[in-house]
Amino acid sequence: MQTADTPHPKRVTKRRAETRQRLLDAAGDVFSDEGFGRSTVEQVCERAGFTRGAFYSNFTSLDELFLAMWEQRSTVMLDGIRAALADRPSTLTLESAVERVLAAIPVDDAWYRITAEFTAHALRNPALKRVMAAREDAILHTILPIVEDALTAAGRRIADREAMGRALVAIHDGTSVQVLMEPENEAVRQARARLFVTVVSSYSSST
Amino acid sequence: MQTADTPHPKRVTKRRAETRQRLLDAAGDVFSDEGFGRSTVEQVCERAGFTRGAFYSNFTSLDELFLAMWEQRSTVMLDGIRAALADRPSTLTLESAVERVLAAIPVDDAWYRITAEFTAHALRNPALKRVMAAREDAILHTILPIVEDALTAAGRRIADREAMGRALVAIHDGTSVQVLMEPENEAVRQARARLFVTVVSSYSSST
DNA sequence: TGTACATCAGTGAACGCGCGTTCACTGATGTAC
DNA sequence: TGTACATCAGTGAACGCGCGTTCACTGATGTAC
Repeated sequence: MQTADTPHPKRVTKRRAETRQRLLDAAGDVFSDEGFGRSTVEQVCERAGFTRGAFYSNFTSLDELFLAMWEQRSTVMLDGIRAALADRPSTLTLESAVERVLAAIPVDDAWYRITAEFTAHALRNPALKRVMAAREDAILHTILPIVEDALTAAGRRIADREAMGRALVAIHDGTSVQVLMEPENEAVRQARARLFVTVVSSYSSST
Repeated sequence: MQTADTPHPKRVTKRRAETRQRLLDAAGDVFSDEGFGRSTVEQVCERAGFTRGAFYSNFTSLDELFLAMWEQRSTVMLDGIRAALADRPSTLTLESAVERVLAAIPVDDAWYRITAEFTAHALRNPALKRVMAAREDAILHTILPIVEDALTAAGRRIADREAMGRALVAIHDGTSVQVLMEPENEAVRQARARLFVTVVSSYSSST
């Protein structure tokens, strides 16, 4: 149905889509460099190579741009995880399954900074909370199958999917900071992997 | 030694200390409400009941105030944990030890928002990284003894203190967000406690 | 395919506000006697 | 203890810049024939 809010279907789309995308890309860069709070419309536009008018022609506020950018980047990340986990050996040891999953989930400095601020922002805004929760669920449902397959191959099964999922997400979040705080420290990365294996084992039992 | 940088020992101290404190308190409130990045000198001063001149008489920048406020609040929090854990039964089950520790560490919405932004900020600033790492260590060394006592009473001991410490901090950070995102969901809190117990068990062995 | 036309997307100038930063001043606070 | 004085802490006005937001305009893009 054509509502009053969108009276005309847009004619020109290609140029507009490109502009929007350049603004989204620039926003990610600026927000991770300066912090969302310290970023300005002017900075984003300058980085994207537009004047400020272009911004207002595409978005109504920095908040809206922040949300759009976050959704797009986290979707891309999720697709990357899916692709990385799509073709896999039918049987894997628990250790190698965890290794594959961890390799598929990038621990990225810039992205972590953006996520941290987005989380703080979401804690002030119920709608954003729901958006984040939904995304977290999607990531979990992408990761659980490979872990479950490896467990099955090892003759084990998950006792409580929800509890284990929650635990894995918490561990991912918590250990990511540690890895980023000491990027050169290989022990931290290994501790991370070991913790995953430990928890997956503890939350499953032999059949 | 009296250096050239501090030519006169300060005479008036009481009034100044109070002003400084009111600015620190106001900073915490404003930063958690608005986000550090969106906060202004003007907002902090208004909340504290001073004009902006008072700010510049006490601090040189919002960044400096942010650090001072964070250090003070996290020190207070650490002292609180110490006090809460000081008088305890000589023997506790592992479950009740974890329960005591979790009760002593407040999971506070406002403080979490501040910490999230401080972390993002620290990832851009090596000096702040060190400050955070040191604080994390201090918290850990306050908590480990009670856990260790409980383990000893249960005839177990920690295999790798550093690994277990790291794991506990990661779990605390990761599960805090979950608790704050769904504050009414009691299952989340319980999952948190259970995860702690699981990990403490896994990182220790019977003697 | 080419041309004339309609519509849209981004430009760039303009306006004004909020805020950072400074500084001469005044009232508060401590010190000396 | 009281008074005179020195120094300091916070005031409030002033200045200017950076930025958010708007809008008439122009060149780009799609459409009709």
